[in-house]
Amino acid sequence: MGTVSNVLTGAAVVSPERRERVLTVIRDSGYHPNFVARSLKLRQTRILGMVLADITNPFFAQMVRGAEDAALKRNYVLLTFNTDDHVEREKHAFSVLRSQRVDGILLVVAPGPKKPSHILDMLKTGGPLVCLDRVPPGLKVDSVTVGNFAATRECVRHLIALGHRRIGIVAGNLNLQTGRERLNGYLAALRDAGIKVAPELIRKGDFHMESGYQLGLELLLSKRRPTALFVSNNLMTIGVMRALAESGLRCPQDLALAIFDDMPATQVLQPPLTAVAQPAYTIGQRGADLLMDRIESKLADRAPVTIRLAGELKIRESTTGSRPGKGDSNLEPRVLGGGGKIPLSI
Amino acid sequence: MGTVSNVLTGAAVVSPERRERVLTVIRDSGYHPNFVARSLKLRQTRILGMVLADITNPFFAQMVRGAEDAALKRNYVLLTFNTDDHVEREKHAFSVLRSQRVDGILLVVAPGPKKPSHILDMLKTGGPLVCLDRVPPGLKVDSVTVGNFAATRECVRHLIALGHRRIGIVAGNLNLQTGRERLNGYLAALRDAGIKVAPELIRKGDFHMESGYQLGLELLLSKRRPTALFVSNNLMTIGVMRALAESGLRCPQDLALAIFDDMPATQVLQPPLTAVAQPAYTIGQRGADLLMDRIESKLADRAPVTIRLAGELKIRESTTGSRPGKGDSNLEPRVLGGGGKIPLSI
DNA sequence: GTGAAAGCGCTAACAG
DNA sequence: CTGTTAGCGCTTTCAC
Repeated sequence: MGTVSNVLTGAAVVSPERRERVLTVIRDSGYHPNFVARSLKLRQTRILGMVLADITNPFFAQMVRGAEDAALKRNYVLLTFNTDDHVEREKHAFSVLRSQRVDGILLVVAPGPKKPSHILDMLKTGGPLVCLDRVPPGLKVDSVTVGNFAATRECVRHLIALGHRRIGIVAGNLNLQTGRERLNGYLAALRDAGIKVAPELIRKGDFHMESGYQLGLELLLSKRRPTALFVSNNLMTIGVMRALAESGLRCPQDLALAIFDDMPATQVLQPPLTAVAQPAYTIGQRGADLLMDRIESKLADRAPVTIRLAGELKIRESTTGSRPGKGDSNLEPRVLGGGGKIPLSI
Repeated sequence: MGTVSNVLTGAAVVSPERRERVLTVIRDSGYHPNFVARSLKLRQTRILGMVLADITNPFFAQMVRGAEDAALKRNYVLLTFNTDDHVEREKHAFSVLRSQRVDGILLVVAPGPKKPSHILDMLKTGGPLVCLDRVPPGLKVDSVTVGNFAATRECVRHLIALGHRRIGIVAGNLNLQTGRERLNGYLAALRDAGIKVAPELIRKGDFHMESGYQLGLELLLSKRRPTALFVSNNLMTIGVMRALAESGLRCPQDLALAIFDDMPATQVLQPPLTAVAQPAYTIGQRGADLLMDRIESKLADRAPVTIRLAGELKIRESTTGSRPGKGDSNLEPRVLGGGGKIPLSI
């Protein structure tokens, strides 16, 4: 009935008494408007697809939360898909999502071929798409990412400022933009300080726990081990911590540790870890808002919007707790935040 | 066109050449079948709603992952909703989900009124619903939960076996089944051992970080502080760890610590924490499968199915690293798993 | 203001 | 085996 629709959507004016009658009937008949029918008619589902690596990673979980909160505010809901960074699963997700006629997709792209057909298709047909955290190489897309390069460089500079010269890195998956940018930030910091890059201090991991453990162990047990170590993400950090415990080395006395990706737990580790905190929630939030703006074509045909958010360096005792052999002891590090009250207890 | 439908669904037989022709046209026209239309016709969306407290909590993230993997296998997708344990948001989620005509709902119920209308409605109208982790009090519903009582009792018994008599507990939200069951498990273990319950050692938290911190601090700084502490979930544990660091007390020398909810990080803490591990992934998986069975009415009208999964006690150094004053030193704890190789390094 | 009617893309039933 | 058609529940246009 047209009148009912008008009452619900407020599209046209309905007389008060009629309106009231409709409303009461709806209430006590337990009626729920059928969005499926509405979607079919309107060609608009108010569903946002979200395709990401793994919701089990706290970083992505935060992102999802940010996106969901933003979506809910504007009466959208979120349909999520985990790919574990497999392109095949990403393709499948896209296929399902497009069939479900989601209004747009938030994508944390998996590493894969240069020209991923499912993404190109989406773009070509004008399907709203916003990339989060990473951007597929060579594509012009709306995106919300973090300044990995700058944040890592700042973090490694902090280590250098403390007097470290032999600084190791457990790098992430270099097929991923984030992995590359963080490695480059590390290299830039060394270069700026005139420190020669030691290839044996650069270990290439895959952003997962096990590689952190293996590579961490290798580095820690090597003959000329580093005095400081940068780990490229949260999961690998857990692995490195395990390696550290097994090695019997102490942090920060034997090894300073700085990591990318702050987590609730890193503050309660002994010692608390110096970390680059990412605005994960904000990435999701801004990404979803950007996507919904596109969907509602508030952005008209504006060229791709790229938002870069800054990481924040949280300096804690894992780096400041001691100095390497001949370090300048009068060189006080800038303290940018966090961890002030917790005493060094190891 | 009917033929196209038949090709896609395989409902009727189509001649090979016609079939081929349809298939190629579909391929190179970038056609995606419209699930919205199909859903309207079939009154079936192949979407599962999932309403939970907070995906940012690793425990729930694992659950979601389990549910999604199970759903995908049977060609369903997951629409998630975070409630932060607010009934109002849960109600809203239900309303949206029912309007979206999801085929069923997986619910981690929020604490609330005895007779939650949205849930009763759902049940009354025969909407498939499976409760995960917790069951709304007094309702007969399909559910997948964990044996909180037994697991906690076993865990506290372990503390008692080590010689502890003054055992504190940071309890969770007692409006939640999980919070109550864990507290009861604690009480049962004490009672079985003939230990008098000391009210000042029982602190009631809310499952969040801050309450863990506050209550932990209170317990640790109290005059006659416990020699062992049981913390009722992962988030509060982080708070307790912070309190522990601030208090200057050492674990396990000054205080043995055992917690509910194992996390990747708890194994790399120094010392590694004794913890009850929950089969979070399995809860999601079994729950989703149960729900889909209901939807496809494979269960016909079988009475509510209640699945209880067991928690697993992982004994680590936070409890075994030392004994309380007059403990039996010949009383070796059963080691049920984990942590064997990591040396005590504090 | 209000009620009737067309049509969104699909499936299922049916006639050819 | 194939093509046509009704109808899922909604929104929107149009005549009243």
